[in-house]
Amino acid sequence: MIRTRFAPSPTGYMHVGNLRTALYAYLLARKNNGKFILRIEDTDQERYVDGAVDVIYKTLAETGLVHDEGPDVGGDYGPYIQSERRGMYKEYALELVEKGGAYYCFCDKERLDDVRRRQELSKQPPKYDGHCSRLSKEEVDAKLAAGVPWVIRQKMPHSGETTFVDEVFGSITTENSVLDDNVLLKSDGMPTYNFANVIDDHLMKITHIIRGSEYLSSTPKYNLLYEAFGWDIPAYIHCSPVMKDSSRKLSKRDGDASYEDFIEKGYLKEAVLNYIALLGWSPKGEREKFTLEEMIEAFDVSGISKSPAIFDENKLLWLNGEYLREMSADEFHQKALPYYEGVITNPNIDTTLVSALLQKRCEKLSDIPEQVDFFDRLPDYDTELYVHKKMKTDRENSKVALEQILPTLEAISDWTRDNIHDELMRLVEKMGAKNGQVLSPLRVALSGKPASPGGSPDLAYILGKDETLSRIRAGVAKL
RNA sequence: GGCCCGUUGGUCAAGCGGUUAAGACUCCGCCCUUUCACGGCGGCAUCACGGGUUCGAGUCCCGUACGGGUCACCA
Repeated sequence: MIRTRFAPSPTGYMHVGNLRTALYAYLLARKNNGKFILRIEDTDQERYVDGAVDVIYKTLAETGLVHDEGPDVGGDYGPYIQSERRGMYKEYALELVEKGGAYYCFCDKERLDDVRRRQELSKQPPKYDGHCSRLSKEEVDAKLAAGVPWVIRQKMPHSGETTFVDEVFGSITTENSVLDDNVLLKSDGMPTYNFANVIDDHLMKITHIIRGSEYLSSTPKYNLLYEAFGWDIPAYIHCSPVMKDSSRKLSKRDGDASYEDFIEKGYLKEAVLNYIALLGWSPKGEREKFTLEEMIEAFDVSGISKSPAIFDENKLLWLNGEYLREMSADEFHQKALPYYEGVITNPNIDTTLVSALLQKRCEKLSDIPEQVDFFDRLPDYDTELYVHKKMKTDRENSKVALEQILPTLEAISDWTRDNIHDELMRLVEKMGAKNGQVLSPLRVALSGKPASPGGSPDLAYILGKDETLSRIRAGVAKL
C-alpha cells in the first residue's frame, strides 16, 4: 500500500511550488489506490501565523486534493500536527544513542563558534569536529549528572560512501566524510526538522517521499538514520523548483507565487492546478488539458523532469481561456456575474446575452469589466474610430451610413436581434455598400470603442431600441 | 569555496545511438468575419561549449562554462 504525504509549514499562503508537490503526492497515491496524508509541520513557533492552517485545508479542499488522513480528518497514525507530537522524539533519540547511531554532545556555543572560526581560517568546510563523540561513557554520565546542557548529534561514518536512488534523479552517491554530525535533539528537548521528519515519516508508514530538490543533499543523512534504526528506507521523488526566471525561484515577495494570488487575479482553480501539473511533469501523449481525474490516470513519476521550470503566466492565461470556453453558457454566466457588479448597473441590460458574447472573448474573468463598461454609458470617443481601412470606412461615409440606419431601425417594431440584422442587411443592399460600411460605423456609435464583444446587431439588441437610437444620433452629431 | 544536481527554440517540453529534432504557449502571416475574439491553415525559432567513444551522438564518456541546491540547536 502506497502512502504519500504532504507536509507543509503553515505560512499563511500556498506557494504554487508547494501545491504542485502536494498534487504529485496526491496523484501518486490515488493512481495506486494508496493513501494521501496531510501533516502540519508547525514546530517553528516563531514563524507561526494565525489561521495559516486553515489556508492549507481550504486550498486542498478547493483544488480537490482530498487527504485521507490529517489533523482535521483523523487517522490511525496521529497526531498529524507536529507540535502535538513533540513528546515522542526524545525516546527515539535516546534509542539511537543506545544503538550507536548518535551521541550526547555537551559543547557550548563558544566552543562551537571557535571551532567554526578556526575552520574558516584554514578554509576547511564548517563542520562539527566530533569532540563529544570521543567522550567515554563515564565522562558522559558525569556531565549528565552534573546537569550540563546537552544535545544529541547524529554519528556519521568517517569513511565510505552512501548511495541512494531517487526516482527522478537516479542514483546519487555522497562521500560520508562530507556529512556533518547534525543535531537531532535540541537542548530544549525538541527535535530538529530533519530528525522529526524521519521519525514521523516512519511512524506514519510513508512509502514515497515527494518533496523539493533542496532536500536532495540531506537525503543521505536521512538514510543513515533509517539504517541506524533498522527501518525501511522510503522511495524518494525529488522535484526541482518552480522558477520566476532562470535564476530566481518564484517567491512570495513578487506577489505572484501563491495559489491565492492567481485566484484573486481571476484565474480558475482548475486551470491553475492543470498548469502547475504540467510545469515539470510531462504526460505521455500530446494532451495538455486534464481534469484531476484524468491527471490521476495519466500520472507517471517517470515524466517528472529534473530541471527547474520557469512559470509562464502567458501559458496559464491561454489554458484558463480554454477552460472558460469549454464551460456551458450557464456556468460561464454564473462565474461572470460577480464581474458585472458595479459595471453594468442598468437593469435593462440582459447580462445573460452579454455573457454569451463574452465567453469566447476573455482569457480570465477579470478581463470582463473593461470589455463591458460601455453598456452603462457611452464613452467619450474620438471620431477617428470611424476610420477603418479594412472596412473601407471614413468619417464621411460613416455619417451617411448612420443617417440611413437611424430611420431603418426606428421602423422596427419587433426589436429582436434577427430583425435588426435583417433590416441592416437590407439597407446594405439598398445602399450598394459593403456590409462593413454599415455595420462597422454602427458598432462604433454603439460602443464608442475600437473593439467590442459582439457586432452591431448584438449590441443594438442588448442596448434596446431607445438607447440604440440615441447613441446613433450622438454619433451623427459628432461627425 | 567543498559537495550534489541540472542545461533541447523566448517559455513548457517530447526524444532513451540512425527522426526532415514531435507538440503546446508566445510572436508573425493568411483564411473566416460586421470590430475584437474564437476557429482553421501556414511560418520564424532549439540540442550551452570543447574534446573523445562509435560507421553514426541531442542521446554514451570526460572536461569547460553557465544556472540551481546544500553546507544551523530554521523548516
